[in-house]
Amino acid sequence: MSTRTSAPDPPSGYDPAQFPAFAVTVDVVILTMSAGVLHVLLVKRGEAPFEGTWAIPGGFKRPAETLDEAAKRELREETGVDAASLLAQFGAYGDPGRDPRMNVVTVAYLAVIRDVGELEAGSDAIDAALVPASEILNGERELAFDHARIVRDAIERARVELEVSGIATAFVGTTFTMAELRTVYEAIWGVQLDAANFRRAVVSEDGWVIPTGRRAQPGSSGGRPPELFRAGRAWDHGGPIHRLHQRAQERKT
Amino acid sequence: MSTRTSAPDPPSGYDPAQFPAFAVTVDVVILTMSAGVLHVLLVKRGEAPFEGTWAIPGGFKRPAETLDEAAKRELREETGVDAASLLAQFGAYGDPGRDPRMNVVTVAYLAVIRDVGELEAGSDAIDAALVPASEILNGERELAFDHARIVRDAIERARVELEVSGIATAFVGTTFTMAELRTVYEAIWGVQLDAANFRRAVVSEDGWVIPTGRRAQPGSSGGRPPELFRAGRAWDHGGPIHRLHQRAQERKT
DNA sequence: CCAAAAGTGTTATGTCTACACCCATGA
DNA sequence: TCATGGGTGTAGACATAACACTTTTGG
Repeated sequence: MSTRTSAPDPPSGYDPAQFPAFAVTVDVVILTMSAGVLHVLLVKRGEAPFEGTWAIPGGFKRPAETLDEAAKRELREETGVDAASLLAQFGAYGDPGRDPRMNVVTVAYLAVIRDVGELEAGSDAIDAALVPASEILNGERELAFDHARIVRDAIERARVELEVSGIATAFVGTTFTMAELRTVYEAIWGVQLDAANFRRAVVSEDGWVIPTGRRAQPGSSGGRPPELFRAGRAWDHGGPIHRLHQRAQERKT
Repeated sequence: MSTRTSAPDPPSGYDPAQFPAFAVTVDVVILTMSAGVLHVLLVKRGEAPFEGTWAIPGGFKRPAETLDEAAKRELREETGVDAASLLAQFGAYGDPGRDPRMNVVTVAYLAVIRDVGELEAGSDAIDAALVPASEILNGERELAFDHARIVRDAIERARVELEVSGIATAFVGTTFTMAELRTVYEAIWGVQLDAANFRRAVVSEDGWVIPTGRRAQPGSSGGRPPELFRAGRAWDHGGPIHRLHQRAQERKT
């Protein structure tokens, strides 16, 4: 068959009959830490198909906006958060039949936020909630469309980003303790890390976390008050902590 | 505004007026090694817009095929290769105006092939050629649409894949020498690697390359005949060679 | 004073780098 | 036998993991 380039054939004008029309949507997997456990924000669909089923938030791309802008808009509409700590495209999904009614290609984004404000269901969603990521990973909770696969891919992406970029600080507040930051790695990788070695690895990597000089209150059970840090410049080529080998991975909690 | 999920609102049937229509295309960045240099396969456009400009091959997604199938089909139509050594989606591009005539969202794939057969221009391309990746990276060669950005992203992805997966063997033949494999890393990362340490790292990683027992002919200038290997199982979690640190990176050739 | 959590020191082990040296071939 | 490229050995630098020990708090 013929060689084609990414634009359609007609040399002038726009002829809709020349190519199949698709709806393009942007879906956002919103991750956050809550009580030391990774959670995903889901909405309950208020309309067919999959009425009453949980799904990840999303919506149509508008012709005048970029994909990134569409993702930012969806996130804002859903959570009120204006700028996520992280918002990264990680995949496109276009299997025939993924939407029973028409041809839909969706571009999926991973968003990480520090804290979800009020969860308010919008007009076509009847509920919104944070659910533990594990419920989706082990199939306990069914999702609409191919959203279970999309969430799995998003979490796998987060695992890689944790190793390769500064994503970890996106999960914690503007100031944080070493224990809080360590919890992010432990929850997402499902491993236990040595607190002493973790601290050294993070602090020694220059400019990655910045000590504030202040200290947090110890818990009610006592203990030395921990130092508070704030995020430094996010590095691009390799984070301070790398996925740990055999032994650490085996002794999962 | 309202919370939306990835499907359109109407509870029944399909109403094109309810959402903006997009053309969805699949573009493939085809990489191959030639004379120790990374090359990209380009086609010269035979029609407006960008007539006479070089572009990466691509075409419309069909409603009945998946995105992966569309990419496979485009690759086959372009190169005659039925199964690339590697074919991975790496991004979606949908900036308004990226195609001057209409709304096009393209899903981009990275393909790696061992050897390009006959380069034959198809019906709407007037020429096809392998060009060094460097010409695109440094802006020497202009590409149609936003294809320069797409190629840059593809190469960055290849750099990461090299570190994280078995992609390196995709560039070489079914049997290969250590020098050939090392050249892949050196060309894509732009570094020089110590042959002794490279060999050890690759061979010691169990099952990643398999010695065939045979040896290749030495070059015309003599030298000990090198062992021939074939690719083992591709690993998923971390390749044998990691991006080298300061010193190695600095002394680029 | 004791328990608990944070933070520091120390040591054994493993990995990576650089480079010296040996091997097998063509001319 | 010399030049050329392939393959092996090895010592020092560096990174990592494990865990003992000290610090600072609440009760």
